[in-house]
Amino acid sequence: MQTVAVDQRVSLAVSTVIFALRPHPATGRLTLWLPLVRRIREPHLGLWALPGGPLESDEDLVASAENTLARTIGFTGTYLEQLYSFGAVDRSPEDRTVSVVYWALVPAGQQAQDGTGVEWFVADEVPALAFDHNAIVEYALGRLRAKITYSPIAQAFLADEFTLAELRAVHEAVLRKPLDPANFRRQLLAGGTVIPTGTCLQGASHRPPALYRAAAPLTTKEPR
Amino acid sequence: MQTVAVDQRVSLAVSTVIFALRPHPATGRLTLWLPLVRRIREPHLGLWALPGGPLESDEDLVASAENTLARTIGFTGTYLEQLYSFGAVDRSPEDRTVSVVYWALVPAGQQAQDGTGVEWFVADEVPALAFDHNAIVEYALGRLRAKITYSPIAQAFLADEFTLAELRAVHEAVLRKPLDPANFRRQLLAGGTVIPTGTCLQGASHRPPALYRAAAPLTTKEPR
DNA sequence: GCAGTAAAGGTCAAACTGACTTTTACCAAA
DNA sequence: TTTGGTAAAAGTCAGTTTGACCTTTACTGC
Repeated sequence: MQTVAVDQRVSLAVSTVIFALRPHPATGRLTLWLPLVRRIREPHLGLWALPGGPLESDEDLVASAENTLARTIGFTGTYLEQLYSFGAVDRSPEDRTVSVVYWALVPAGQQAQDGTGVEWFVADEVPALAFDHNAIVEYALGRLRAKITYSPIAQAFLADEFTLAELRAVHEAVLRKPLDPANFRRQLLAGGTVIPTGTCLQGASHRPPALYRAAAPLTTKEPR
Repeated sequence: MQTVAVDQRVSLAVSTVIFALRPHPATGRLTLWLPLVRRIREPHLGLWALPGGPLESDEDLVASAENTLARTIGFTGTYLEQLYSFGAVDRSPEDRTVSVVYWALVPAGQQAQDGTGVEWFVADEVPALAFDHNAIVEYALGRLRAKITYSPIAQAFLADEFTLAELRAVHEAVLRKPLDPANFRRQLLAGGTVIPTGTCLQGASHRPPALYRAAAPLTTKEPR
């Protein structure tokens, strides 16, 4: 004998971990930040949570993530990639929700127009979040730190044209350790992921650095 | 003015790409195979599709994949990892379904007890499948081939104890190219992912190969 | 006891890595 | 107009890793 809950359907949400680089408030060093939104309903009313929302039936998964991006920071077009789907039965205390989570990288040039209830936090110092969102942030951080070592995603944090020093600063900020400028240059140029524009950046009180741009657009290389 | 479909909810399914190694029917060489199930209802009635089913509301995502595993090959406990979630609006002609897809590796020792409607195909020669399942199989194959080069998952295709030649045969089958036995051995032992059992496999008409086992259980290292 | 075979264990040049030094091109202060 | 500071750019070098080999070892089957 067994009682079955009626209409106990699984609902589907799409959340997005949005990374940007800004100076750390204490040290001043470039650090990863991410925007969180204050929950305005139960469960976990008042807690901070990842931005996102239910998946609309006429909306692709990426489209949903992009809508979240627009609501949270005011624009889209950033690097966006699916992270993982979280679906433990007990991850939400009331309903059953599976969350497909994306992660996005915001270029330094873009000025975020924060949506209502949005606040930015240092990615490694987020407070206790709603649901399993702390674990999700951890997982996203791990993926970003792993992927930056073997893929050119660091470029997604920069504007169209950039110097090698800027790109190296991105790596250093994400990996939280200094990198040898000469070796970084050598390996990066050998990789062929950047091409020199031919121009140099003038104005600094030292030898002017050459400008580069991405050799190929940063596609997610994932299906659909 | 706009008409809105009523009760157009998104349903959630979990499918699994199950890989096993068997000899190729033509060449006899070890090759990747996967089981498919014949669809017994619309849409795509009669077409082959990945095994899976709707997510039950009291069931974790992995549990759902494991149930599929049990229904399809008769056992669980294999290596199992989430692949990707597919959610394009048009991927199913009628309803709106998001599929969370897992992939599993079946060890050579285990004899599959095929479920009803199940048939095995050479992974690189699957017929036209239902929905976007051909793209999913492609993606899973790419992931497997990429991951075997930097992680010890090849061991998941073998029994508890194995020789280096067996492990190399797995790599060669997955990557579809021969590997130098001496270099393979050197690099594998340097990686420290296997430990010698101390025993040797007797009976072959040549120098008896040493037996190894996994240095650590193959955990998925993913959240939840 | 000899032939065949694959395991196990080498060698070696080429490529790559991490740590470090030198040269270059600019600005700014003297 | 020189001089000093700075970071870019370019080079050095020992140590490690890689891919392509070759040699020795330990079995079985004839």
